[in-house]
Amino acid sequence: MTTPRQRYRDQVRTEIKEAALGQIRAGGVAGLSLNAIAKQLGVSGPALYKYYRNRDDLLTELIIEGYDHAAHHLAETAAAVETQTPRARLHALATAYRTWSLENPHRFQLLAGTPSPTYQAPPETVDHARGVFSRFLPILGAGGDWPAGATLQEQMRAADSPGAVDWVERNAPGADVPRVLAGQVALWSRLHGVISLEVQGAFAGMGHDPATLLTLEMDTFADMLGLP
Amino acid sequence: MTTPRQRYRDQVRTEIKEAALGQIRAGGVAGLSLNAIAKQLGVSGPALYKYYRNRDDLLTELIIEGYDHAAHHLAETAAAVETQTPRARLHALATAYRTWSLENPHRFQLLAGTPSPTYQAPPETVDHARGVFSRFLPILGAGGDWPAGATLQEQMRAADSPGAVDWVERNAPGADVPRVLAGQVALWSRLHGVISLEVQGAFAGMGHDPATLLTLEMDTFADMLGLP
DNA sequence: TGTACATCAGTGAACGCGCGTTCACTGATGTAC
DNA sequence: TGTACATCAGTGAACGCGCGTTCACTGATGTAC
Repeated sequence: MTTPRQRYRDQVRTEIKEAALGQIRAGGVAGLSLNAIAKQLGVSGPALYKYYRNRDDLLTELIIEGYDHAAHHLAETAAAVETQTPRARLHALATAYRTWSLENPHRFQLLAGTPSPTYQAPPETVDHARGVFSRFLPILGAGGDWPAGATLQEQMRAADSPGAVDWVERNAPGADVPRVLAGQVALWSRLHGVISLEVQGAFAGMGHDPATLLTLEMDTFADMLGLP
Repeated sequence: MTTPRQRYRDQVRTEIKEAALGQIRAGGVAGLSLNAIAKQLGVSGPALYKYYRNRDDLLTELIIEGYDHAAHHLAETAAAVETQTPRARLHALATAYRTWSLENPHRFQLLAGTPSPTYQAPPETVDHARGVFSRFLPILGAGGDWPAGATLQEQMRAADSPGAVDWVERNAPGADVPRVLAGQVALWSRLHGVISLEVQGAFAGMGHDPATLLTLEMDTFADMLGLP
């Protein structure tokens, strides 16, 4: 079905993206330069414009693939612990997210940081961003009372973020939607707090093991939600 | 004591820093350009080299002043709530930190983000960074048992981060040092999780009030530490 | 109070560099008859 | 199987821009006697 030409195009696009990720690894998102990528591939600068409309287009594809890459990693972990308790699955997924972030710091920075002041993420990235957290949703639906989260759940019930309800119902069928959304945002901030600081190197020389901190944070989070 | 020439120097340095912060506000840290600052001040580019050795020197001073600016804001809040319970003080300080971050997003990005791939923060910034959290330390020393944090405290006892013990003893005299250090790192990650996501605009369109989330996170944090 | 000298803020030219992007083109690869 | 044509990857030159930093200099401000 795919013509040789198309196959070639796809391969070059892949090479471009690999070179781009290497550059981001070395010099941050700001260090991403089309000319430098071209040089690395042994090709003239303008040649890249046959594959990407401009720099931002390339960035967008990298970001989307970054989300999907993380989502895939989490999906594998989720499948492996399917039969365990919600609490155990939460720990497993949180650890998997941390591991992925440490092994792919350049990708993490691309997703978690402000990529660049002029760059505006296009709307189609939202679904991919959600994909990273999809596997957590069934866990957040489990569990008993969550009195402390009442206000947050109330706000989630009142808001209707486009597509959010669908997203929850697809990934955590039968669960209480506001509860899951409130849990998701709280979980996101906890994970982001621990992992982004570690990836940035902010914990260097503080003397603790970030994995211990993450376990502590997830355990108290599970307590808060009343997860079995 | 200060000569007119010195006063003039100080004033120009201040103007340079103000222009620099304005640029960071507009275009991120990557958008900080000495030439652009010079143009804004109506002066030639090389003139700035009479005031700062180079771009990184200017960045370092901005970062240090950023830490001090936040620390000062928190110190004012701490003074105003001195007589209240540890839990109430925790909420007040957390809110003050959030408010400062939202009102000074450019400064926050300077401190919390990776400023630039080539930039290396010099060691003298560490003390200033600690200053931001100094007012939290007495709060972390209060309270009862904290069984869940045993492992983290154990690690803090084993490590000796240079200057950390002094820092705690100066700001929370008589407190259990490992407990305070373990609490500090956990608190930091919680605050950073909520506030950095909000400042970056990541919460846009999710339907919740970030202040509610912060309150929830601080309340459960106080529970965890057994704060009265 | 006046003069000689030192300090130092600021200038303009220059260096070497890299950036994203456009444009008209060449030449190889693939397609249709 | 061979020929005519279309597609399209890649080139080199060019545009206009901005960057950090150095250097030798001018001219105003301050200091010492």
